[in-house]
Amino acid sequence: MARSILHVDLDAFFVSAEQAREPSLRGKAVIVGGNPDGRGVVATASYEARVFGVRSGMPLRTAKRLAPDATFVRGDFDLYADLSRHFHAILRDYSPLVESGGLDEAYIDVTGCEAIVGTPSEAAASIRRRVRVELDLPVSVGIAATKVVAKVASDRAKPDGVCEVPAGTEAAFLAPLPLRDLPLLGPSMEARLVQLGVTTLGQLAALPAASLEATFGKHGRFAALRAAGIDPSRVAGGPGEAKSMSREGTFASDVSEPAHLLAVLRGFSESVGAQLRRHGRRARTVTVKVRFEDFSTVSRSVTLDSPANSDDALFAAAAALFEAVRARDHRPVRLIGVGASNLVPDAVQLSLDATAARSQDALSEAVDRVRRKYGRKVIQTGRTAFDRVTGGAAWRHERSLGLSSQIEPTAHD
DNA sequence: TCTGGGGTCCTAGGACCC
DNA sequence: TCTGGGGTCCTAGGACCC
Repeated sequence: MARSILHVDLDAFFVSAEQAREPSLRGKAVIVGGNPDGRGVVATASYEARVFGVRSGMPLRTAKRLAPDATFVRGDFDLYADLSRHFHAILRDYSPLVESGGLDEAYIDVTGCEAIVGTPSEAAASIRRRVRVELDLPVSVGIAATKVVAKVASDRAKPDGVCEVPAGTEAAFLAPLPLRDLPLLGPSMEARLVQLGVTTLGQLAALPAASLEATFGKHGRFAALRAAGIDPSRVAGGPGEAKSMSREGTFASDVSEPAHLLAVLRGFSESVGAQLRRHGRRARTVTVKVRFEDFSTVSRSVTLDSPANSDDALFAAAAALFEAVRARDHRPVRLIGVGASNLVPDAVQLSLDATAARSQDALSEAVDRVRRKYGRKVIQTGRTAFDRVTGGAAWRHERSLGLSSQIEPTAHD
């Protein structure tokens, strides 16, 4: 029997949240992002701003040129997180099978829930009513037998509408649509398909699976199936454990001073460490990411035998990796970041001494590993930098520079 | 007008082991 | 001497999502 899946998606979420708080913004060109004269991008644009060509992900400076009279809002992520929690709580009243797709969207499997929530389209209407009344937010819903079709349908329903695709009509519904309407089909695959003369989902679905797999790997085969509306993936229940945690930041202007860069790395290491400890996790792998002035980006990572979540161990690894990058490339840095992956559960809390010893082990091992990979000399500078940044008062100055005035975090809905 | 931040998943080559 | 074959882990990068 066909399943009944709803994809529920808040319209222009960040903008709608700002309009709910400040009704005078309704009906206007509103752009949520960071500083319009800085290096940020558009997080969300109102439909009125989209008329000028403004899109999510576009540099804010471009958006300002296209829509100089738009209202630019920096964004209030605590507000968005609160609204998102309430939104998800409403959805869980309709089925236990709610899979979040971020702050502003989720799949709900309402198969077999009819006695309680009515038909899928009645459930959609009820959800839309509640979100409107309780949160003052517009929301669109796609209804279909598979996740991929429900998601495409919710896009077609926008703004503030419902689109139901009856079981059996999926392929016909998708066939005329452009390639990019299919989730997971991005600019890269689109460009290669266009070269083959394929521009619609119907054409993609008609390609032989074997040749697609030869050209695109297993991605290709799945894309063709999805283009026909075939998607065996289920709506997953819970949120699931995070697989990685990271912090990164783009400088307002490029930075060359090693002390400054290391101070920022230190701050990010502490932030990632705090997040790991809060979740009761340790990281086996630490990664440093560096973006240069020309936007070229490199990453370096180490995997440890003794997983780490102390600020010092994470920073020791990060500093050593960073020095390994910098030993070969001294160009000014645009972005720097620290990541933790390969996460494992934190062990039971031992005595303070044992914990300290273990953290010291992770620290030494991180440095040893990188030394073996990249050479002794590199790590000695890493050590020196580590001592300098950890020890003195100088780093605090650098750190405040890096984190509060130079780097401006933003987010995307 | 240059191009954010936080994630997930996949690939391909090399190391290493049996 | 010219060379196996499979399995697993690690690393770096890339595509894609919101």
